[in-house]
Amino acid sequence: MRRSRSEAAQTRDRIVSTASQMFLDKGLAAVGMRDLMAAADLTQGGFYRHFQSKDQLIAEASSAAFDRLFAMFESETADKSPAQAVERIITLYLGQSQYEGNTYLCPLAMLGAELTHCDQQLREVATTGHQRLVRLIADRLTHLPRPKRMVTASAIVSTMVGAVTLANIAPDPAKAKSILGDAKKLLRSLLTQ
Amino acid sequence: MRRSRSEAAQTRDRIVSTASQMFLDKGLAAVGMRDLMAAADLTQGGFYRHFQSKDQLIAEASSAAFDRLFAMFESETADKSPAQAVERIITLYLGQSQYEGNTYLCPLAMLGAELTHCDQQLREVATTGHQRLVRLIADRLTHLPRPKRMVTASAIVSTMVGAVTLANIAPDPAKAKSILGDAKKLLRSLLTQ
DNA sequence: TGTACATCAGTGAACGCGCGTTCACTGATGTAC
DNA sequence: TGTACATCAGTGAACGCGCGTTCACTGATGTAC
Repeated sequence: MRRSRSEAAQTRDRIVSTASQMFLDKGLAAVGMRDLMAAADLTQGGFYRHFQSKDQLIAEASSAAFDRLFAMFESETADKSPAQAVERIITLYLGQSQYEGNTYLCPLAMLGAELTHCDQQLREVATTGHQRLVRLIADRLTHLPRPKRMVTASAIVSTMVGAVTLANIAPDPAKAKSILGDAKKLLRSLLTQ
Repeated sequence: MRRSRSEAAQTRDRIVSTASQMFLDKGLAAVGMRDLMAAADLTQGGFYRHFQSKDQLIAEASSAAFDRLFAMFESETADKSPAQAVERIITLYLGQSQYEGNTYLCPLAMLGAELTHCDQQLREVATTGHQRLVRLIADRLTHLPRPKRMVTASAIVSTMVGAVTLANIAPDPAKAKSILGDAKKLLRSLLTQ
């Protein structure tokens, strides 16, 4: 049942995007190859025509998740002033796991400590994603003197990642919302001072 | 080879404290029962005389980690003013994984997203630990009006957890230090304004 | 206090299971002429 | 363009492995009298 080149490429993309969602939702370890391939309407064995290993897929899926996230940030802030753009990015980031089925999730917040114990390839993806996120924000902190921008952006990212992580752990949506709201209040004070 | 009651109690404590360290260092999934028991100078089978399951141990070990952390915070800040105490807690929290072999690690930062996909018992431990940490700090933000204290403390905790998580992911110690330093700068500005 | 027996902490082999991965196979696609 | 053959995307059973857990066993501790 060989497929045409374009069908095969589509299949590969489908595996990556399915994996991307599942890994971010459930964590890396909790997603098995059978579940994953079934979710992409395939069977286990076919996987290894496209990828060398689960670890390689994890790295690609995480990289794709970052790309999707940044593309969304770009399009959501295209017509905004720097200050408005930062505000919007913060709102979107903090709200990422508040409505179910959201496909714009950040590996840093959703995988967290799993990124500490992983192979080098994924770690590089995570590090690059982190740097991109810091820079995205730093570039828009135009009300601050240049040398302060990276420092402040780095702290903003830490706050956002921590808040989303803790909101995900929170047992009820109300508690989650208050954690995110508290973080947002702090971050807003940085933008208006 | 039955042991006396006190010996058995010591063994149980040894398992919990060994587990506590290993889980925080390597993550919950990466620590196997055989490794864990061997590290406590025991063999696998003996485990189930003391605990019902790995999950139960994880919950107890995490709870013990929080207790140890808070006891350390208390003793480190006993003779300090509220403002100095907050500053000290922030410094200790942010530095937790900077020197190797530190036994005062926070499950929120070290396990992160693993706490999102776990059983209810551990989730309760994590939630309680989070609340304790927020309150510990809120109680010492005496320069702020009462209603603002919980909100600010919550944001401080989010920043600390995010910064430690991201510092752990960072590929080199220099990058880690700068992430932590940037977070600290932001948090200090909250205390002196 | 001394004796006989029950209890149970700890051992280490074994169990069942699910994981990531491999492999023989199928048949449509791609290629050579 | 048509034919013969090689390629390979996808299937699903099977493999090996390590996991959490169980269990028969040992022998020192605890208990009853």
